[in-house]
Amino acid sequence: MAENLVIVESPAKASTIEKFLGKDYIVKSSYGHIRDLDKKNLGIDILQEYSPQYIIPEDKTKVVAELKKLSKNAKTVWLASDEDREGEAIAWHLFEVLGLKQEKTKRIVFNEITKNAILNAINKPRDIDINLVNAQQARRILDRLVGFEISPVLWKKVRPSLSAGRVQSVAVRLIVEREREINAFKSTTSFKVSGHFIIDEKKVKLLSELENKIDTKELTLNFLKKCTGAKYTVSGIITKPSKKSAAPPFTTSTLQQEASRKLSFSVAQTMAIAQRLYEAGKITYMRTDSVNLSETAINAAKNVILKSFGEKYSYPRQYKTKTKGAQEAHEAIRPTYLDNSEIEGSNQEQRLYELIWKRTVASQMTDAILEKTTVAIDISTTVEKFIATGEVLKFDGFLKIYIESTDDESEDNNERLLPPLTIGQELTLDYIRATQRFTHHAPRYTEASLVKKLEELGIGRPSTYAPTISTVQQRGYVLKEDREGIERVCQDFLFKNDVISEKVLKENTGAEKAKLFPSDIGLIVNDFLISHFKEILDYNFTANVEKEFDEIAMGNVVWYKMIDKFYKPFHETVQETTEKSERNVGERILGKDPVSGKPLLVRIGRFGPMAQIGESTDEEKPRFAGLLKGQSIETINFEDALALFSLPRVIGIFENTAISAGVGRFGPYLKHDNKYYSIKPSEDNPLTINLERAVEVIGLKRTEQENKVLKSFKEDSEIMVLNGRFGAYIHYKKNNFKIPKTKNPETLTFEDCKEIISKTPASVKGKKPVRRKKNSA
DNA sequence: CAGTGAGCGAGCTTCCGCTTGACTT
Repeated sequence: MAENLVIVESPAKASTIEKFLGKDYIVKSSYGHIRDLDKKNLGIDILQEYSPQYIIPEDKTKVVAELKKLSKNAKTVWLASDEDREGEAIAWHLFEVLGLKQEKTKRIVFNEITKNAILNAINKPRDIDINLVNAQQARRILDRLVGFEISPVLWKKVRPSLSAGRVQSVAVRLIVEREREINAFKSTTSFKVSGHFIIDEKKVKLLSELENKIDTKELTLNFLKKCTGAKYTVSGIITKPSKKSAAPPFTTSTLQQEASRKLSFSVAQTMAIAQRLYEAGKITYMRTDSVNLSETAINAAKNVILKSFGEKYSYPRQYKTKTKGAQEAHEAIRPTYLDNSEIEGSNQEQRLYELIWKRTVASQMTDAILEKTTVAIDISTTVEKFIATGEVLKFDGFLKIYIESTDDESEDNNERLLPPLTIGQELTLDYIRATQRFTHHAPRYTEASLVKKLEELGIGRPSTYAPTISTVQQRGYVLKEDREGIERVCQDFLFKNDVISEKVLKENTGAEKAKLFPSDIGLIVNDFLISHFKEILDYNFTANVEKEFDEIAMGNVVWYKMIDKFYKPFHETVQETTEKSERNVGERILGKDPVSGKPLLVRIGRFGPMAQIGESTDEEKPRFAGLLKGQSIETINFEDALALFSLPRVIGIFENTAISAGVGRFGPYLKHDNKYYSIKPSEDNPLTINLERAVEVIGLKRTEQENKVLKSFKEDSEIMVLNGRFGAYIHYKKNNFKIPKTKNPETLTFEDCKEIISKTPASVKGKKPVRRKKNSA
């Protein structure tokens, strides 16, 4: 039996470390926290100085039992959880739960997994820092109080099963406020004027732009008229050196952003793939806020760069984190072995690995040296000037392997090469073009840009970014959606051979892909929380309490006194809100129904957002109509709301039977001959769809249905082989059966099917999936 | 699968941060 038991947080880490240490050491993992507040109730004794009631969750009992057994037999137990607030608490919980003795317990920390770092740590053990543990307990208890006291208020005042919390509610607020900013945004237009010149007998072209955009069509035309018969002369050339530096190595947040922009991965996808790479020993830990690289990694990167690119490209350095509240218990995310620029694995794993490899190596490479040239072109007939800009890459440096992407979709970049020019040179005008431009509203958040914003505000941790994003979507506060753009016309003028011609161009604007939108319930909950719990929804709330947690960690403040100071007024607000505030359904009265004269209003109903004619208190029952996808209680206008009541409407006659369009529980549909045909909100609108298109939709659905049946049998018409979303399967008496991978669905015989049906266990056959009613509305 | 939105009451929902596997369809 080994004399030493080392406990770390992650099993992959445990097996790596076990290799570094000799036979006298056994290394095990706690799999994160081993104890937590009871889930079933508050788990805090408010009257006993907020004393927490910890329990060991069911899925942790096995680990705890094993660690207990091993620790009994060990001479020394080394608590090697992470070097941050949570890690310190994990060490303390282990100490308490395993019933360890002070004399035989040692607390060690290291923030890189190298043999040296670990041996050094073992030579410098310390005791558990109880102040730091208390800071964690305060954090845990504050979060529980906020979450478990506010959520029930929402159940009463808005809808059951909703939730609120220090992190998620602020995430929703960001999205709500951005959406309102966008709704209030008024686009202004101007004209971008570009001058196109020919140099060197038509061979080389030069593109330039007028110094300033012109505000109106009139002024633009004036300018173009002024250019009649003008001469164009190069009046100035300025060349300036500039440089670009490599970005620091990846943290969780920057990896999520780059994987989103470069590989179109969702935040959850990135983390799942990174987890696999980590478990396979290909990369370092993927939940980190540190940009730090180990000495070994820096040297390895240096060697790779020297070997592949030469000395001019090597610039070893350590980056400093600028992130608010970073705890830096781990290294940056990097390849474990920098020699491997590629790995085996799934396509996604390879692409993510390659991204990490390039970013890490680039971070140790020299700056790129650029030369920016600005050329001024005078117009003889007016004071305005054309400006041509060009950029020449003098030395590529880190750009050889990595270019960081950005969020803003700027229209054009100036990275053009300019032809050789001299001052005084006269240029031949090819044409001038003036195009109408529109200002853009702030972009909607993507999952990754929301994580970036949360990190900037110091809200949430690397381990919670992905879960938070999924929670706000699961609660129905936020929808990740694509939106079709709308067409808009823009004017375009061409000035060539002193003649102005006009064109009207069409462009698509406002199209969105995988962007975050607030739902109606998100808007209502957000407004409710801001009006009653302003302090907690404040963007600085986390930063403020973090300062107090730091005071606790330094031993300057007693943790439960800090909690008490927060809780007393908070709890009073909770009670007051419960007693006094109205039920909130986000009701808006839009006007009067022209037919009945009764009020037309929109609100949240039992099944989501809806429009209503007449009050619920009226003798006559009100009329109801659900809102369509993409419509919102907050922005829908009177006409659109009224139009909803024209459904279901008859579109026309097809095959001697009427086709009608409507909206039901599962969205918009067509009904024909008692059969329903779903229509996609992104393609058709039940209010405007015409007969021709409706017949087309029905036809498509019919052929799809025909293709669905792969096989049917004469022996028993109830057994069929069908083609489904997950491939072929057998359908029999309302039950579905999986076809074993060893069988080819095309060649299945009637006997084969019967055998598969009879061999499928009854428990699986009869069981219907338990549908959790969570995402309705 | 499809146009609901009543009302009663029991029982349940919920937080943030550490960690990995189970789970079918």
